[in-house]
Amino acid sequence: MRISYQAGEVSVRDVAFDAQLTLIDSAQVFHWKKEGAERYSCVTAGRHVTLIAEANGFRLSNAASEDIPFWRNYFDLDRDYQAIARACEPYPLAREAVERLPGLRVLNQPAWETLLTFILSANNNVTRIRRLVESLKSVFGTEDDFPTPERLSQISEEQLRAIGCGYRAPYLIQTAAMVRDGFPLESLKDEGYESAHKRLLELPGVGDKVADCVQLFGMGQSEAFPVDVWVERLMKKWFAPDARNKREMRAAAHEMFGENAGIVQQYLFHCARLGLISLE
DNA sequence: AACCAGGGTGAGC
DNA sequence: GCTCACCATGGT
Repeated sequence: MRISYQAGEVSVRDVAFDAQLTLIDSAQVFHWKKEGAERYSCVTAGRHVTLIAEANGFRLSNAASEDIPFWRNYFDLDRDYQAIARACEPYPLAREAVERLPGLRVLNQPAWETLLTFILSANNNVTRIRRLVESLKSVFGTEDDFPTPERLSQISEEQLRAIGCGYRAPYLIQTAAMVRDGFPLESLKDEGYESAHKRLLELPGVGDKVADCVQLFGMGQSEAFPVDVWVERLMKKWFAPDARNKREMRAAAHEMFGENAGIVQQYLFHCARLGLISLE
Protein backbone atom coordinates (compact mmCIF):
# COMPACT_ATOMS: atom_id res chain seq x y z
CA MET A 1 0.00 0.00 0.00
CA ARG A 2 1.35 3.43 -0.98
CA ILE A 3 -0.05 6.85 -0.16
CA SER A 4 1.01 10.03 -1.92
CA TYR A 5 -0.16 13.61 -1.96
CA GLN A 6 -0.14 16.08 -4.80
CA ALA A 7 -2.13 19.18 -5.63
CA GLY A 8 -4.93 18.67 -3.12
CA GLU A 9 -5.35 14.97 -3.86
CA VAL A 10 -4.53 11.98 -1.73
CA SER A 11 -3.68 9.00 -3.88
CA VAL A 12 -3.83 5.48 -2.47
CA ARG A 13 -2.36 2.70 -4.59
CA ASP A 14 -1.79 -1.02 -4.29
CA VAL A 15 -4.72 -1.64 -2.01
CA ALA A 16 -7.80 -3.79 -2.44
CA PHE A 17 -10.75 -1.43 -2.33
CA ASP A 18 -14.18 -1.87 -3.90
CA ALA A 19 -15.89 1.50 -3.56
CA GLN A 20 -19.38 0.38 -4.57
CA LEU A 21 -19.27 -2.57 -2.21
CA THR A 22 -17.71 -0.79 0.76
CA LEU A 23 -19.30 2.66 0.54
CA ILE A 24 -22.74 1.97 -0.91
CA ASP A 25 -23.76 -1.67 -0.52
CA SER A 26 -22.11 -2.90 2.66
CA ALA A 27 -24.57 -1.44 5.20
CA GLN A 28 -21.82 -0.33 7.57
CA VAL A 29 -22.01 3.29 6.43
CA PHE A 30 -25.11 5.02 5.06
CA HIS A 31 -24.14 8.49 3.96
CA TRP A 32 -21.81 8.08 1.00
CA LYS A 33 -23.43 9.20 -2.25
CA LYS A 34 -22.66 7.91 -5.70
CA GLU A 35 -21.99 10.84 -8.02
CA GLY A 36 -20.90 8.94 -11.12
CA ALA A 37 -19.48 5.69 -12.37
CA GLU A 38 -16.32 6.00 -10.28
CA ARG A 39 -17.14 9.02 -8.14
CA TYR A 40 -18.45 8.96 -4.57
CA SER A 41 -18.81 11.80 -2.10
CA CYS A 42 -19.30 12.05 1.62
CA VAL A 43 -19.39 14.42 4.54
CA THR A 44 -17.81 12.89 7.63
CA ALA A 45 -16.08 14.30 10.70
CA GLY A 46 -16.53 17.79 9.32
CA ARG A 47 -14.74 16.92 6.09
CA HIS A 48 -16.28 17.03 2.65
CA VAL A 49 -14.48 14.65 0.34
CA THR A 50 -14.84 13.05 -3.08
CA LEU A 51 -13.44 9.61 -3.79
CA ILE A 52 -12.49 8.47 -7.28
CA ALA A 53 -12.19 4.72 -7.65
CA GLU A 54 -9.19 3.50 -9.64
CA ALA A 55 -7.90 0.18 -10.87
CA ASN A 56 -5.76 -0.72 -7.89
CA GLY A 57 -6.77 1.85 -5.31
CA PHE A 58 -8.46 5.26 -5.20
CA ARG A 59 -7.94 9.00 -5.06
CA LEU A 60 -9.43 11.53 -2.63
CA SER A 61 -9.94 14.97 -4.05
CA ASN A 62 -10.48 18.02 -1.86
CA ALA A 63 -8.37 16.43 0.85
CA ALA A 64 -5.77 18.15 3.01
CA SER A 65 -2.31 16.68 3.41
CA GLU A 66 -2.62 16.85 7.21
CA ASP A 67 -5.71 14.64 6.97
CA ILE A 68 -3.81 11.71 5.50
CA PRO A 69 -3.61 9.94 8.88
CA PHE A 70 -7.36 10.44 9.29
CA TRP A 71 -8.17 8.80 5.94
CA ARG A 72 -5.57 6.13 6.45
CA ASN A 73 -7.47 5.11 9.56
CA TYR A 74 -10.93 5.72 8.06
CA PHE A 75 -10.31 3.31 5.19
CA ASP A 76 -8.57 0.80 7.46
CA LEU A 77 -5.53 0.84 5.20
CA ASP A 78 -3.16 -0.70 7.71
CA ARG A 79 -5.10 -3.92 8.23
CA ASP A 80 -3.89 -7.05 6.48
CA TYR A 81 -7.10 -8.64 5.19
CA GLN A 82 -5.27 -11.55 3.57
CA ALA A 83 -3.81 -12.43 6.94
CA ILE A 84 -7.33 -12.49 8.37
CA ALA A 85 -8.41 -14.86 5.60
CA ARG A 86 -5.50 -17.12 6.47
CA ALA A 87 -6.36 -16.99 10.16
CA CYS A 88 -9.81 -18.35 9.27
CA GLU A 89 -8.25 -21.53 7.94
CA PRO A 90 -10.04 -23.81 10.48
CA TYR A 91 -13.37 -22.45 9.23
CA PRO A 92 -13.47 -22.83 5.43
CA LEU A 93 -16.80 -21.08 4.98
CA ALA A 94 -15.47 -18.00 6.78
CA ARG A 95 -12.24 -18.06 4.84
CA GLU A 96 -14.13 -18.34 1.55
CA ALA A 97 -16.37 -15.43 2.54
CA VAL A 98 -13.36 -13.18 3.16
CA GLU A 99 -11.75 -14.25 -0.10
CA ARG A 100 -14.89 -13.91 -2.20
CA LEU A 101 -15.34 -10.19 -1.62
CA PRO A 102 -11.97 -8.61 -2.29
CA GLY A 103 -12.05 -4.88 -1.71
CA LEU A 104 -14.67 -4.96 1.02
CA ARG A 105 -13.08 -3.09 3.90
CA VAL A 106 -14.36 -2.30 7.38
CA LEU A 107 -14.35 1.47 7.80
CA ASN A 108 -13.36 3.29 10.97
CA GLN A 109 -16.01 5.99 11.25
CA PRO A 110 -16.44 8.72 13.86
CA ALA A 111 -18.14 7.24 16.93
CA TRP A 112 -20.93 9.80 17.14
CA GLU A 113 -21.94 9.35 13.49
CA THR A 114 -21.90 5.60 13.92
CA LEU A 115 -24.00 5.82 17.06
CA LEU A 116 -26.60 8.01 15.35
CA THR A 117 -26.91 5.94 12.22
CA PHE A 118 -27.14 2.60 13.98
CA ILE A 119 -29.80 3.80 16.40
CA LEU A 120 -31.75 4.62 13.25
CA SER A 121 -30.94 1.21 11.77
CA ALA A 122 -32.94 -0.77 14.34
CA ASN A 123 -35.53 -3.00 12.69
CA ASN A 124 -35.14 -0.97 9.51
CA ASN A 125 -34.01 -1.65 5.96
CA VAL A 126 -30.88 -0.33 4.30
CA THR A 127 -32.62 1.78 1.67
CA ARG A 128 -34.66 3.57 4.28
CA ILE A 129 -31.74 3.97 6.68
CA ARG A 130 -29.81 5.75 3.93
CA ARG A 131 -32.69 8.12 3.30
CA LEU A 132 -33.18 8.72 7.00
CA VAL A 133 -29.50 9.46 7.64
CA GLU A 134 -29.45 11.84 4.70
CA SER A 135 -32.53 13.66 6.00
CA LEU A 136 -31.14 13.89 9.52
CA LYS A 137 -27.92 15.38 8.18
CA SER A 138 -29.45 17.80 5.68
CA VAL A 139 -32.35 18.98 7.85
CA PHE A 140 -30.69 19.21 11.26
CA GLY A 141 -26.95 19.16 10.56
CA THR A 142 -24.79 21.74 8.88
CA GLU A 143 -23.44 21.70 5.37
CA ASP A 144 -20.28 20.09 6.65
CA ASP A 145 -21.36 17.83 9.45
CA PHE A 146 -23.97 15.78 11.25
CA PRO A 147 -25.92 17.50 14.01
CA THR A 148 -23.92 17.67 17.22
CA PRO A 149 -25.20 16.07 20.44
CA GLU A 150 -26.06 19.59 21.68
CA ARG A 151 -28.11 20.36 18.60
CA LEU A 152 -29.83 16.99 18.37
CA SER A 153 -30.79 16.97 22.03
CA GLN A 154 -32.82 20.14 21.48
CA ILE A 155 -34.80 18.90 18.49
CA SER A 156 -38.36 17.90 19.29
CA GLU A 157 -39.69 14.38 18.93
CA GLU A 158 -42.27 15.69 16.47
CA GLN A 159 -39.57 17.14 14.24
CA LEU A 160 -37.74 13.83 14.14
CA ARG A 161 -40.90 11.87 13.47
CA ALA A 162 -41.65 14.27 10.64
CA ILE A 163 -38.60 13.06 8.71
CA GLY A 164 -39.50 9.41 9.31
CA CYS A 165 -37.60 8.40 12.45
CA GLY A 166 -40.72 6.79 13.92
CA TYR A 167 -40.36 5.31 17.38
CA ARG A 168 -36.60 5.81 17.27
CA ALA A 169 -37.05 9.57 17.67
CA PRO A 170 -36.98 9.67 21.50
CA TYR A 171 -33.99 7.30 21.55
CA LEU A 172 -32.00 9.76 19.44
CA ILE A 173 -32.94 12.73 21.58
CA GLN A 174 -32.23 11.01 24.89
CA THR A 175 -28.94 9.54 23.71
CA ALA A 176 -27.88 12.93 22.35
CA ALA A 177 -28.64 14.49 25.75
CA MET A 178 -26.53 11.88 27.54
CA VAL A 179 -23.57 12.45 25.23
CA ARG A 180 -24.03 16.20 25.61
CA ASP A 181 -23.96 15.78 29.38
CA GLY A 182 -20.67 13.95 29.42
CA PHE A 183 -21.22 10.31 28.48
CA PRO A 184 -17.64 9.31 27.59
CA LEU A 185 -18.28 8.14 24.04
CA GLU A 186 -14.80 8.97 22.78
CA SER A 187 -12.85 7.52 25.67
CA LEU A 188 -14.71 4.20 25.41
CA LYS A 189 -12.40 3.44 22.48
CA ASP A 190 -9.60 3.01 24.98
CA GLU A 191 -11.52 0.65 27.24
CA GLY A 192 -11.69 -3.08 26.68
CA TYR A 193 -14.42 -4.54 24.51
CA GLU A 194 -16.62 -5.88 27.32
CA SER A 195 -16.36 -2.75 29.42
CA ALA A 196 -17.17 -0.43 26.52
CA HIS A 197 -20.05 -2.70 25.50
CA LYS A 198 -21.70 -2.45 28.91
CA ARG A 199 -21.38 1.30 28.95
CA LEU A 200 -22.94 1.65 25.50
CA LEU A 201 -25.97 -0.37 26.66
CA GLU A 202 -26.79 2.52 29.00
CA LEU A 203 -27.76 4.64 26.01
CA PRO A 204 -31.44 4.62 24.96
CA GLY A 205 -31.93 2.79 21.68
CA VAL A 206 -28.69 0.86 22.08
CA GLY A 207 -28.87 -2.89 22.68
CA ASP A 208 -26.28 -5.59 22.06
CA LYS A 209 -26.42 -5.37 18.28
CA VAL A 210 -26.24 -1.60 17.93
CA ALA A 211 -23.49 -1.46 20.57
CA ASP A 212 -21.45 -3.98 18.61
CA CYS A 213 -21.90 -1.97 15.40
CA VAL A 214 -20.72 1.20 17.14
CA GLN A 215 -17.73 -0.65 18.56
CA LEU A 216 -16.83 -2.30 15.26
CA PHE A 217 -17.47 0.57 12.86
CA GLY A 218 -16.94 3.54 15.14
CA MET A 219 -14.45 2.56 17.84
CA GLY A 220 -11.94 0.32 16.15
CA GLN A 221 -12.84 -2.66 18.32
CA SER A 222 -12.58 -5.43 15.76
CA GLU A 223 -13.71 -8.24 18.06
CA ALA A 224 -17.23 -6.75 18.24
CA PHE A 225 -19.57 -9.19 16.49
CA PRO A 226 -22.96 -7.69 15.60
CA VAL A 227 -25.68 -10.32 15.35
CA ASP A 228 -28.49 -9.14 13.11
CA VAL A 229 -31.08 -11.35 11.42
CA TRP A 230 -28.64 -12.44 8.69
CA VAL A 231 -25.79 -13.30 11.02
CA GLU A 232 -28.23 -15.09 13.29
CA ARG A 233 -29.28 -17.36 10.42
CA LEU A 234 -25.65 -17.92 9.45
CA MET A 235 -24.59 -18.86 12.95
CA LYS A 236 -27.54 -21.16 13.46
CA LYS A 237 -26.90 -23.07 10.26
CA TRP A 238 -23.12 -23.08 9.89
CA PHE A 239 -21.15 -22.01 12.93
CA ALA A 240 -23.00 -22.40 16.22
CA PRO A 241 -26.06 -24.62 15.73
CA ASP A 242 -26.34 -25.23 19.46
CA ALA A 243 -26.29 -21.59 20.50
CA ARG A 244 -29.55 -20.82 22.28
CA ASN A 245 -29.54 -17.06 21.78
CA LYS A 246 -27.61 -14.20 20.24
CA ARG A 247 -25.39 -13.78 23.27
CA GLU A 248 -24.15 -17.35 22.89
CA MET A 249 -23.59 -16.72 19.18
CA ARG A 250 -21.35 -13.76 20.01
CA ALA A 251 -19.42 -15.88 22.48
CA ALA A 252 -18.98 -18.63 19.88
CA ALA A 253 -17.71 -16.08 17.37
CA HIS A 254 -15.16 -14.76 19.85
CA GLU A 255 -14.05 -18.33 20.47
CA MET A 256 -13.62 -19.01 16.74
CA PHE A 257 -12.32 -15.72 15.37
CA GLY A 258 -10.95 -13.81 18.34
CA GLU A 259 -9.99 -10.22 17.61
CA ASN A 260 -10.94 -10.68 13.94
CA ALA A 261 -14.55 -11.62 14.75
CA GLY A 262 -16.04 -8.35 13.60
CA ILE A 263 -14.12 -8.24 10.34
CA VAL A 264 -15.11 -11.80 9.51
CA GLN A 265 -18.67 -10.97 10.46
CA GLN A 266 -18.82 -8.20 7.87
CA TYR A 267 -17.84 -10.59 5.08
CA LEU A 268 -20.21 -13.29 6.23
CA PHE A 269 -23.03 -10.77 6.60
CA HIS A 270 -22.55 -9.49 3.09
CA CYS A 271 -22.16 -12.91 1.50
CA ALA A 272 -25.39 -13.96 3.17
CA ARG A 273 -27.22 -10.87 1.91
CA LEU A 274 -25.95 -11.51 -1.61
CA GLY A 275 -27.17 -15.11 -1.47
CA LEU A 276 -23.62 -16.47 -1.74
CA ILE A 277 -24.11 -18.64 1.32
CA SER A 278 -27.14 -20.89 1.59
CA LEU A 279 -29.26 -20.39 4.68
CA GLU A 280 -31.79 -23.01 3.54
C1' DA B 1 -51.51 -7.21 0.68
C1' DA B 2 -48.77 -9.38 3.76
C1' DC B 3 -44.05 -9.76 5.17
C1' DC B 4 -39.59 -7.95 6.08
C1' DA B 5 -35.83 -4.89 7.67
C1' DG B 6 -27.99 -4.59 10.30
C1' DG B 7 -33.63 -4.45 17.11
C1' DG B 8 -34.72 -2.21 21.60
C1' DT B 9 -37.77 -1.83 25.41
C1' DG B 10 -40.60 -2.99 29.16
C1' DA B 11 -43.95 -6.16 31.18
C1' DG B 12 -44.78 -10.47 32.85
C1' DC B 13 -42.83 -14.71 34.27
C1' DG C 1 -32.34 -14.35 34.41
C1' DC C 2 -35.89 -15.38 30.17
C1' DT C 3 -39.64 -14.67 26.48
C1' DC C 4 -42.61 -11.84 23.84
C1' DA C 5 -45.82 -8.12 22.19
C1' DC C 6 -45.12 -3.84 20.64
C1' DC C 7 -43.10 -0.15 18.40
C1' DA C 8 -43.22 3.53 12.81
C1' DT C 9 -42.17 3.35 8.28
C1' DG C 10 -41.52 2.10 3.73
C1' DG C 11 -39.27 -1.49 0.61
C1' DT C 12 -40.19 -5.75 -1.76
